[in-house]
This record gives sequence, C-alpha cells and structure tokens, in this order.
Amino acid sequence: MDKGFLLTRKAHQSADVLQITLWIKTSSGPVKLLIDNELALFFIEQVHLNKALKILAENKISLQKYQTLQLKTFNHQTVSALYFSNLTNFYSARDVLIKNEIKCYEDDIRPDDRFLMERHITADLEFKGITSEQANMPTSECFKLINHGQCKRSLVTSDIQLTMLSLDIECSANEELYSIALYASNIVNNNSHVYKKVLIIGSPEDQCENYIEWVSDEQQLLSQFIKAVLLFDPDILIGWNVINFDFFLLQKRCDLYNIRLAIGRDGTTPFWRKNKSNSDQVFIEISGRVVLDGIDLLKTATYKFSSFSLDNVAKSLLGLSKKIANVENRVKEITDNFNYNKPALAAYNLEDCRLVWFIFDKAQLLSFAKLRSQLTGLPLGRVGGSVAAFTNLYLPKLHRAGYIAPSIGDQKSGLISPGGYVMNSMPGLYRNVLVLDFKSLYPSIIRTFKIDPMGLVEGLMKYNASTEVKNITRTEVITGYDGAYFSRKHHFLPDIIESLWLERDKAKGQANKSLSQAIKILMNSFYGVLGSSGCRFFDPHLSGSITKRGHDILKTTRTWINQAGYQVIYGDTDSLFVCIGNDVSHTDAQRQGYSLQNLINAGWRNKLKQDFNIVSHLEIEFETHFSTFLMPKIRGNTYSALDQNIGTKKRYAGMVDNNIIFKGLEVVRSDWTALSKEFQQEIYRLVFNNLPVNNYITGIVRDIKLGIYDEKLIYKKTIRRNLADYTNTPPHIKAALIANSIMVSQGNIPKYKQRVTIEYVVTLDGVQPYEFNTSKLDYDFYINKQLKPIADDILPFISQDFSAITDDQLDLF
DNA sequence: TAGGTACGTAAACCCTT
DNA sequence: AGGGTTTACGTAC
Repeated sequence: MDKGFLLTRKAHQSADVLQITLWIKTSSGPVKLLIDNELALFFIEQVHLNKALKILAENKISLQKYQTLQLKTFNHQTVSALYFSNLTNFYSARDVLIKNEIKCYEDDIRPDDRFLMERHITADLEFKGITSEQANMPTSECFKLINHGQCKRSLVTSDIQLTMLSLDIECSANEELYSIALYASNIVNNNSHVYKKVLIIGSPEDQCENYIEWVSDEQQLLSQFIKAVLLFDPDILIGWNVINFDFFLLQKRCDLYNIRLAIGRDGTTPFWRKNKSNSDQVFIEISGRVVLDGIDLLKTATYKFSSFSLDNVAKSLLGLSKKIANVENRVKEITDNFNYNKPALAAYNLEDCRLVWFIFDKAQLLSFAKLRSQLTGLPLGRVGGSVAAFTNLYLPKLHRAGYIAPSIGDQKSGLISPGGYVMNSMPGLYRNVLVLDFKSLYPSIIRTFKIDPMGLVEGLMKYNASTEVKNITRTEVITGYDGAYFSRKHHFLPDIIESLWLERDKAKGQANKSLSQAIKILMNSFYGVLGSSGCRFFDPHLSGSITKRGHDILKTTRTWINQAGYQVIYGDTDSLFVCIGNDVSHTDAQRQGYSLQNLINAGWRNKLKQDFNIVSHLEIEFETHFSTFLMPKIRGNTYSALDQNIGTKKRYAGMVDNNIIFKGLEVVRSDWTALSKEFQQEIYRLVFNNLPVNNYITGIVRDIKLGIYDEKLIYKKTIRRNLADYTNTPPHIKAALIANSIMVSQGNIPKYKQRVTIEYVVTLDGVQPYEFNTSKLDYDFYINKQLKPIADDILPFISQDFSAITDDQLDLF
C-alpha cells in the first residue's frame, strides 16, 4: 500500500457507474485514485420497505439492491438500506419517497464523504489499485493514475509536504486583466526554491526585473498563466479573497475569449458551485489542487483584525505595509501604472503575492489547514463546517454501535436551552482581584457527565425500562436536566474529547501552536453543534444538560469561595472574580489563588464522586491576579435609586504587570472613535496609578475644540444588513445613503452595501460620510458622547466628575 | 458547503402630551 | 418635549 495525503474528493456519474475520484499527494508525487463499485445509499424504516419498493418500481427508478439491517433509528425502529449505482436514481428515489411521506435517513450524505467517513479516513490514507499508463496527456501533467482503487485510514500522520503557489491579479475597473503575479518559496528537500513571475500585457521594455514576462494581450496572458500553473504544478493555490475575486474573474475572462481555464491536474477546468443560501459566495473545485484563501483561514483560526484587507493584516501580522499607500485611489493608481509605469505595476502585483505568502508562513496557515483536515475529515479549504466535522467523527461510530443517525429537524420539543450563567457584578474600584477559570468548561462537562447523543437514547431506554424505584439511576445512568439521562457506558463524545484533550496537552508541551489551536476550536464546537438546529444530533436536552450543569457548577463554586471567606464580585460562564482585599502582596495573592484553585478542584472531585459516582474532569485554574481592577456601574439613569449600584456585566478593566486589560469597554470596540479609546486608556492609567486626572481632561477637551484631534474623531461601523432592510436609520446608514447618492451623482457605482464598513463623522450639519465631508465637526457632541460617558464610568470611584472638571475650565474663559 | 447564548450601549422610533 | 421601547452593533464567553 502507498501512503498519501488527501487533496480533493469527488463523486460523479461515469456511464452508468458511480465513480469516486480521490486526488492524493504522495512522497513521489500526485496520484489520481479512481474507485468504482461504490453505491449511494440511504435508509428507510423497515415497516415502509414494501411500500417504498412499490413506489420506486412505479416510478421506474432502479435500485441496485436493498437490505434490512440490524441497525435502528433513535426511536428504535429497524431500518432497511436502499442502494443505488446511479446518482440520479439516488436523488430521484429520495424525492419520490419523501413526496409519498416515507422518511429517508442519512439521505443528505454524499457518497464520496460516506466512503471516507465509514473508513475513518480524514486526510492521511493508504491506498492501492491498478496503475495505468499515461497516454496522450498534455506534457506538463505528471501524475499517477490508479484504477480500481482501494484505501484505508493511515494510522501514521504523514509528513508529506504540500507545494503552494501564491496568486494575485491586477485589472481595470472594467475587469480587464492587466497582469498576473505568481510567487512561491517552497522548501523542497531542504532547499528553498523561490519562484517569482509576473505576466503583464505590454511590449517588452529594457532593463526590467527578470521576473517580468511580457505578453501581447489578454488571451495570451490567460494562456501563459495556465501554462505557468501546469508547469509549477502546485498542490495548493493561495491568495487573498482569491476564489471570489481572482479565480472568478479569471473564469469570466476565459469564458469571454472561449479559453479553457485548464488548470486541473488532469487538464480539466474548474467546477463552480454556488452557495444556495448566499448567492454572493461561490466555491471552486479544481482537479487535484486546493485553493486556500488567507482571509477565510485566518478567520477559521480565530485571528481577529480591525479589517481583513491585505494591507491591514500584513501590517499587524508582519509589520509591513504595501507599496501603494493610497488605498482609496488604488484602482486609479493601478491603471496609471499600467499605462505609464508597467514595471511598477509588476512590482506591486508581485508584492501582494509575497505578502499573502508571508502571512501564510507567519500564521502557519497551511499547517493549520492540514491539521484541521486531519482532525475532522473536512476537505482542505472547507470554510466553517462544524456540523460536518461532528458528523464525520460521530456517524461511523454510531453505525458500529447499531444506530443510524436522526435527520435534521427530528428533534422538535419546545424545550430551549440557556447559554452561560452571568453573575450580577459588584461595581467598584478594587485592589487585588483574582480570576479563576474553568479550563474548557463545556468539553470538561461533556467528558465528566457523559453527555452524548447516543448516550441520551440509551440512558433514557435504561431509565424507562426500570419500573422499580429509580435507584437504577445511580448504577446505570447519570442524571442530566429536563428529564435527560445519560448512559454511563455507551457513548462516544466523552472519549473523543478525552483523546483530543490528551493530544492538545501534548501539542502544548511541544509548543505546537497551530495543532493546539485546531484542537481547541474543534472541542469547543461540539457544544455549539449540539445546540444548533442545523445539526442532525441537535437536542436541547444535550445542550441544556451542558449549560445548566455549568450554571450549577459556577454557583456552587461561588458559595465555596464565599465560605472560604472571600468576596466573589463577578463571574461569567466559566470564570469567577475574587476580591482578596487591599493589603496583599503579589506573592501572597499568588499563594491564595493557587490555594483556592486546589480547594475547588478537590471539592469537585469529592462532590461528583459522592453525588454521581463519577470522576471529575473539571479543572479550575488560577489565571490572573489583577493588582487594580474596575467594575463600572451600568450607564444611563433610567433605573430607580435602588438600582444605582448595579454593576456591568461583560465590561471591566484590570491591571496586570502595569498593563491594563480591557474587556468589553470602548477600548476594544471597533465602533468607537480613536480618540475615545486613547482617552479611556489614559484616564484608566492615571486613576489606576493614583495620578491626577484634571489637567489631562481639561487639556484634551481644549485640544478637541482647537481641531487638533479631527483625524481621531471618525466613527467606523459595519453595515450588517441590506440597506433596504433597515427599519430605523441609524447614523452609519444615514452616512451610507448620503455617500451612495454622491457616488451615483458622480457617475460611480455606490459602494456602501451589506457587509461594508463605513467611516462617518458628526458635524454641525449632522452625520456625514467621512470621505465626502466638508462640514465642521461638532466638538460638543464628541465631548458629550465620546469622552463624558467614558470618564463617568471611572471618575465617581475617585469622587470626581467630568462635568465639574470641564465646567471649571469654561469658567477660565 | 447551518456552532451557541448573554449582554451593554446609543440612537431611533413611538406614543402621549 | 419627554419617557418608554425597539433596533442595531459589537462584544464576552
């Protein structure tokens, strides 16, 4: 058997046979593995079998075979499987049976996915088959074709290297291509190979960089691009918004000139798929190659940026910035360069390619994508897919235990499950606040209390079968919430989490950041999908038994801390904030933190042993010692006098090692102005360090009025909805409408629409889009709306008042 | 080509006067 | 004009 890493998968109809094609990268190159004799299948309840067969016969839909199995539904109905050798028949059989009110199970699982899933293949696999000779294939293609393929999961994680090629195009406002840049710096056999090429339309110029290749027109540009890709033969193509923009445009231009965009490894053209629910989004499938988009991958890896423009991400991740600084006039500058300075355009084009490459390198994005695929079985480059990942891991185990999976929508009890428990906070300016956190609380609850879809089915069965006084509870099941009981023995999720947990600890020990991150994301997604109605295993009993247990754990832990003589001032979902008093040294605080940690962990071990006879995998960790800490009061004056001491939730700040950590406050909010954030940082720094604030406040108010801070008074906000769908007209929408109408009047396409971020300012003439504003800023508005509320969060705790300070200033004039 | 709920704040909106 | 309610956004976990 050969070993390899799975690049792409596809099921298709070949003559009257269903064929699965896997593209695999091996240490000796790419392989196209053809698998035949696979059948598409779904299940029906056995009681419907005869009726179903009759309906299929009446509709002349031929099925390959059918079989009644030992498998049961979650409602304990025996099922029969219907097998099809033809995808079209599979789909029409499904449709006609549903029309006749015969429920189909697992009918949404594609044959290629099922093939891999049932073999527990995620990304690493072993395979064999009959190698066929290559004949009459285009010269550049050098892959091995294997027929009658067979494969199985490889238990060894491969270290096969995948080759990447970074791609970027430049074009006019009318989408005419100017140039295409390609960049790579792959390490092959310990040697670094740098590859640079810019294909650009124009007549050859003297003395330019040798990476430039001149082409006469767009047709030649496209055909040279295709040649270059085939010659380089990358496994992975990368870029920035590369599918929706670059590849989509390349496809459109190829279509225009009737050129085949034949960049598949077997000379085929891309297959495009549209997102049913969002027509903006498109997906590309290229035979034997994977397209990875930098933006999508960073988001999947939970990177956060104020903007995902290449410019901004490169700046914050790499500390670099692009050659063309003026983003606003980008298109014009590109066109100017194309007309008058082609070498400059080429350099710019190549630089974008390199930036994307460096970002992938810096954030280990390829490694992250591979690990994600290895852990979940999701195709490389698949965006999102938490539900699919869960299905991949869970379904084959479920089958082996004698069940088939429920369908989406089967669970329709009116029960709704809550989220995390957020404690009322005690406002104040504190010294010495400790934060204790339950590590991966929800996964640890799943593991400890054996929360599991099949475990719920089996647990309920056990519970209902016992007619005696329910003392069976202690021996056979673990009690959940809202009538849920979980089998102590029969479950998968707790064990999946346990092995992931161990892998993660190992990854942390080896400082393998991307693996540790990939595992954390996967573990955390398990709770989410069980609470999502888009998941076939959705059941509020499952998610509720996780979150409600979390409530109890947090509340009980709070009483324990109180009993230990401490004050708990706040807590959110898995964290507790403990005030330990004014005069405590850092060393002493640390000691008390660890002591509480040990007390609580031991407490849960004992309690869970006693109450449930289970082993606690809950693990609280003393995480932070805030030397100074502020829990503000809620803003606004709509509450009665009795409520004046209500503290905020999810908004606080604390000092650790002279750094102030802000949570939820304006500093971390993208929709507040730069000046407000600067102001909050500074005023908190002053107060936390017992320094006077008056001069700072009067100074900043004076300088605002002098116009010194105009560039820091810009609001930024995302337009989240379709412009026509707003029932109100908030400020940012007002600005967007003004800006759009100006652009239309100038003969341009209005650019403000859903998902675009707009910058706006508040002027003496009302809200204005920043890019078109000519009015004077309304300084009083900014002082009252951007500075005052921030100051009033903290000043009362040192018996000061923003208005009093600024009014004194007025008296001076 | 479907992870979740809880929360604070500002401004618009709506209703009554 | 003023107060209560709804909408919208971004965030914590």
